[in-house]
Amino acid sequence: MRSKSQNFDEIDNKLLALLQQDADLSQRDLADRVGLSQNACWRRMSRLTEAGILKGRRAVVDGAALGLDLTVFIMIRTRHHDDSWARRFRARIEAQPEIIEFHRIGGEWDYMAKAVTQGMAGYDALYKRLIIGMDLERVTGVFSMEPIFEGRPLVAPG
Amino acid sequence: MRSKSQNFDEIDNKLLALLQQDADLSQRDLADRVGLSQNACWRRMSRLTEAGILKGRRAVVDGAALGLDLTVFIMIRTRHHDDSWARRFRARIEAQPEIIEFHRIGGEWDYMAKAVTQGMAGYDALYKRLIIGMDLERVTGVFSMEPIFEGRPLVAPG
DNA sequence: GTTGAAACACCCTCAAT
DNA sequence: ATTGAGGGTGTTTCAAC
Repeated sequence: MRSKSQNFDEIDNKLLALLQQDADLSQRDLADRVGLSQNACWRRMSRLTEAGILKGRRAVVDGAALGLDLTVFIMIRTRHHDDSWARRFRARIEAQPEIIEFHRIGGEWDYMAKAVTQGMAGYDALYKRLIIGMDLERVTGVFSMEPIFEGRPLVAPG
Repeated sequence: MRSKSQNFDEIDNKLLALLQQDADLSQRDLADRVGLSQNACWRRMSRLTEAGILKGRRAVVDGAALGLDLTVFIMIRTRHHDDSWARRFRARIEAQPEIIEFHRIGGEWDYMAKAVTQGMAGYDALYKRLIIGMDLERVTGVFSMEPIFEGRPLVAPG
């Protein structure tokens, strides 16, 4: 049984799911919702934190309220496959605050970046900053017409 | 000046960035880092919360510690474009806990899902659960070979 | 904007069961 | 595993500048 080897059970999973949805829940609320005493619940959180599973909390901000209303996935294919170019490219990517996620990927593209911009004008500005002098083979923006959901909690398979 | 029309300044931006990176910072630490008194800093957080910009906090969990070590973006093209099919499809997607993000997208694909699975076997299982009976035209997994960064803070453009 | 202080809630620990 | 209780810490509010 895998849950045994990982040393956690359904209650831990529920705890993790709850905290990923709302880390402002008080110990009392948490304890109530998982059906444990406040004390036992706190011990579990401690264990999960020490095990490195709970890594901290982050504030959630409303992008739209900041004018960041367009989500776009940028697919990139490069002509260069040496280390020094890759480092330069990563630095370029990191310098773009609109890019909130970045992966090296398999398949017909080399990289994928997720960006959130102020409309299409914001994307265009980002695009120009991104490509200049990088000699990319191909770049295409895949636009989110409707972000149906984001940020769902990670849950350990049963 | 746009920052004036949005009624917030550099300090608010710094506050939001800090909280998005670590919401466990105490009011004292926060205040120190933005160069404000604890009191003034707290008032700003209040304003940002009431304005709906700060929407809460979420716990961050280490996926790898749960065995969730493979990130994959699933591109989907469908043959159906009516409402009732779309609703059925969304319900199917929502029933898959590995899928943590889901967009309707423009371009040559209709939907994109981001999933985190226990290796390739986990992806294969998800894939089968996903497609059965949905009559999709085309589905392809774009695998993250290396998630270079994720979860960067949203920042309002200057 | 600032400091300082008080009221309060919550967290964490401990003791006992 | 549970309850209950204490001390300590941080948050929130308020008064005065």
